[in-house]
Amino acid sequence: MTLTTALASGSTSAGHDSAAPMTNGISPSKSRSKVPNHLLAPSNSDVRVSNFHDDASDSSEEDYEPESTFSSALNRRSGKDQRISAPGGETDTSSPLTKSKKRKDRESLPNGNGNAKEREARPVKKGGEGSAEARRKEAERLFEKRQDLPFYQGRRMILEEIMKHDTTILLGETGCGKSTQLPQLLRTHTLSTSHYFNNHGKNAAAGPSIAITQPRRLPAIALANRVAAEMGCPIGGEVGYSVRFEEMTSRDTKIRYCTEGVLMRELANPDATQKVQSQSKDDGSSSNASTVEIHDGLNLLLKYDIIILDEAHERTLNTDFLCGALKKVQRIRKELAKSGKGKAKGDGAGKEVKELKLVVMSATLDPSKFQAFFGTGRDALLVKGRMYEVTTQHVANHVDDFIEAAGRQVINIHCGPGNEGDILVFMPGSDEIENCVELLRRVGKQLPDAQKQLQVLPLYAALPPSAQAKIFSPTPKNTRRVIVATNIAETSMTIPGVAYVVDTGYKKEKEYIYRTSGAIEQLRKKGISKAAAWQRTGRAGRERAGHCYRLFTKKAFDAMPEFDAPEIQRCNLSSAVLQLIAMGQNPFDFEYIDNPGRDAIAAAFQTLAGLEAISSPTHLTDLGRQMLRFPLDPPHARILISSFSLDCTNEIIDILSLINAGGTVFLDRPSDREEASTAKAKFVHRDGDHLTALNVFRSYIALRETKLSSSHKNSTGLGQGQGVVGWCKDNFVNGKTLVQALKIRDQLRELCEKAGKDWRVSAGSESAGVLRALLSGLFMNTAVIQADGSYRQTAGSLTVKIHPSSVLMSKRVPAILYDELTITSAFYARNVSVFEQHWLTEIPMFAKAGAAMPVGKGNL
DNA sequence: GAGCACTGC
Repeated sequence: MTLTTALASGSTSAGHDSAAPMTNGISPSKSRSKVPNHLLAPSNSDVRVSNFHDDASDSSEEDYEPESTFSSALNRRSGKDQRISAPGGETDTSSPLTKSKKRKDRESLPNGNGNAKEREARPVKKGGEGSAEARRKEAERLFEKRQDLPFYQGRRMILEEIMKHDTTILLGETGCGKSTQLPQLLRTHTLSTSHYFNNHGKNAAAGPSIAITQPRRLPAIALANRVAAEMGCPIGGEVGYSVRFEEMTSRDTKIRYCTEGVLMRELANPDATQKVQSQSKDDGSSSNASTVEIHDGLNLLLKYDIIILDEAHERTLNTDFLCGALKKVQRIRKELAKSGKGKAKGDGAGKEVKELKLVVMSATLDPSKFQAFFGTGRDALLVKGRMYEVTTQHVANHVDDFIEAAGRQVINIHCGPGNEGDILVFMPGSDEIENCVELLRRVGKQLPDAQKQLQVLPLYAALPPSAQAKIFSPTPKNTRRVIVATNIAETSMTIPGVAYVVDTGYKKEKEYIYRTSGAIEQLRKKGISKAAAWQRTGRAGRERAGHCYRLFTKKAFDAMPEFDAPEIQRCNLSSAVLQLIAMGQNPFDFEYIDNPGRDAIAAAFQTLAGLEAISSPTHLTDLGRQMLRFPLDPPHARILISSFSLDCTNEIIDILSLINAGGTVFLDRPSDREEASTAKAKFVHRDGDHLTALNVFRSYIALRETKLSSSHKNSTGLGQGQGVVGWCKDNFVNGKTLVQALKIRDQLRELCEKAGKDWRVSAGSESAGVLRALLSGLFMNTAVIQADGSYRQTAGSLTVKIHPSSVLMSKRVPAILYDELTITSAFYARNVSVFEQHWLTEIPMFAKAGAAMPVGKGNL
């Protein structure tokens, strides 16, 4: 079977200023292109690849570097090995990764944001006088660059393929232009409009309406901005985006970039449906709200003609659920369109149900999974990316101390003759990073004066933004930068200037151990997959030819799994399963690309049933329906809903916002732990960590408000925010967490208002209601004290300890509830609060279980 | 008395 069809090759033609090489003497004409042969064309498979040329393009074969065509790359064994000395020995291997590459256009980087897609963005503000003309000029300028993209060369072929088929799989590396160009192509090309002209009848000019999903917010926003600029329209007009906390669309929006989560919500959330209905109403094309058709609970997403799933290779939880759900939507719409029952119910304008086109876009990895799932029965389309050659090298012998080995390799590179460019080191976690940074800084100080200096920077998500921003500041003169990073540098952040990658081959990953008594979490250091190793390797070839030093042997590499397990197979499914049921789907019958397994689904059912969100595997309760309105995990949603009747919504929203802000409230560095605990003391609430965190949040908000209002009054603007930042620092409080919590709080308050609930209702200083509400969602995460002072699970039989970071540590309280149970040197409950044991009798699950309850057996 | 990868609604 043919797996891929090559469409366009990365042009390496000269004459494009911005593609000029860096100062390392490598000219574009020298950049070679190969593909990861082992991924695309296993040597024992009967892969046949045809090479198409776009007849609409002016380019002839001669415009390409000989090796930049896909077929020649495939046929070529990667033979040009390059010998490099390794820290541990003398091995060398050439890389099958190297791909064709011409350096990306260098756009200015206003905010120092590192995302590749962000970098391309140039927002065009909506409105503003004379802006239309400015936008047109900018669009013209950008058009020159668009023509130079590999995608542009193959556009006709791509369009024909997509128009001919229901579902198309399109492969392309970063920089090929697929994410920005495909939606525009589908909207503006004559083939496209004629296709939709036939279907639309009178409203042909409207063209197709397109949704394109991204796993992350920033790229969704950046791509929308970029495409708006390219089309010369204001953002939020014809091109817009929808991500959490930010809606930038209007009734005119035809190209809508969104996060996967937003589209999932749209498929499942009754509120999202409401929104669609009211939008349809607004545009005047329909006389009532029933243009949205819900088919057995499944929203058919009739407002979209084409849905593009971008970065599908990442296989996030939502990618997988969207693939399954959209395949079903597509089939239903096809049936409705064919049977002539295609009229959306009660639609006065007589709008027909049109078929849904799907495009699944992915990096150039094995597309067979998607092909098999969607039954495309034909080639995936391939657009060549742009990447400089990267050579790889493995160590000869297993490395024990990878931190030391990484440090040594960095110094070797740094002191090697003629080595230019920055170094990116991949480490599993922050601890290893800090150790490695410390080591390198120490060694860096001992470098001879004649040697270039080393600037060593850590990079991981928990770092404050100011520390992260350093990565994007200009490197000081006569200095080489070394960035020691987690997986954040693998996909989420693109670091400029990297020519060398040092890969330890490790990452950290959260694992869930499921028990009938709830999950135990473990963050474990694990080996990476081959795909991840290539992804890391590729980080060196974005601006120039590069090298990747792998601190694991070739043998170890060969033994790595090809890909990471998809997220659906390694995380809690309760939220996704609830959404699936809301879509009218039975999670056991649902079509999965990779099945998560009965146990994982059953565990989700158990959680949902315990929370009274479902009454059967297919039936949502009113409570479940209510829970779906909030962007919270089911247990948290349950807590919020309980707060309505317990009169403590104000407090609970704040607490849930903090829990969901994705960081710790208190900074916890081993270096200043003592000072920190002194500072923390003034916020401590005797009932536990939740209310302690609430105290911090309230103090922070109060201070913030006084700062804001005072700076407003004297209008100097001086010192605004400074006090807040200083306050966080003085109190060892994580400002990032609090800022994020504020956003979530606003959203939850708004959603409460929409649901007719008053978020202002406060329990005052009375904590019982708050604790009861917490218990209503966290009842599985509870433990009672035993005679020896240890705690024993109520739902299970484990002995758990209160984590030393808790304010309840070393306090002997009768019963505790907690957010999570982690296993390290012991079973540690984290984020802990007290509750009264007899409250458990009010929890339906325990009330039913009756005898299983330890209530009344309290020891104290 | 400890050890936190990364996203998203």
